[in-house]
Amino acid sequence: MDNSVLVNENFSFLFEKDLLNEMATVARYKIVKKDEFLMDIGQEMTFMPLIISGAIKVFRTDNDGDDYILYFIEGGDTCAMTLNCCIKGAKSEIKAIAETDSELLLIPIHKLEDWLHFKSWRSFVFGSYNNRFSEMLEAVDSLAFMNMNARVLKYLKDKVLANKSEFLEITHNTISLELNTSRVVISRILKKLEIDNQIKLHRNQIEVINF
DNA sequence: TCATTAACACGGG
DNA sequence: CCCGTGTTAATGA
Repeated sequence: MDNSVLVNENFSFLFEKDLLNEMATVARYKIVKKDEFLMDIGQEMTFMPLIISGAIKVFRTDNDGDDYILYFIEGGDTCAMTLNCCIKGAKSEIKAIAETDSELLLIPIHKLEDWLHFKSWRSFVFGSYNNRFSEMLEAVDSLAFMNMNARVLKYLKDKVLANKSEFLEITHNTISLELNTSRVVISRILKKLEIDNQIKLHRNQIEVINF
């Protein structure tokens, strides 16, 4: 599909015309499949991703190499760490994996600064930074203050939002890896949630009820 | 008390 | 048979 059509169809409600035109000339359209790596720790950022459709999950890796999920990024948004890295010219401190098949618009990283004279771009960048900051705080709260029970429930609800579906194709083991705990714990908590009528368990699938 | 690890049984594909 | 799931027992933080 033509770039300018793509940009206009998806972002005309966000950005002014001049910016949309510039975007069309430099953006690259990319499709990623579920579970595809977008970014790994230490990798240099060369672009910022604008998400047209789908969702991306973002992980932090600790010193032992264990991953913790931070948040999901959904359509019409971008990743805060890209904004950070652009300014510092640094390398990625996070890991990003496609949660679902997704369509992205890749913007060369230096454009982030070049476009700051556009009012709509400033709003978008700062707004997105704000969103990511809130979600980061939630992630900190989740790790520091919530018990595993609440963390699992938050994880499931965030995942429902990211996937736009109450039917989550996932195994207990995968959840335990993303939350960095053991499968025994996840199985027990999920069973309890099922008894409390919050979810229904199936093989390779969890249905979230009353969302 | 609650998480982890290992171990085992059950069942569906 | 292999894998996901449910559960228990032992151990530790």
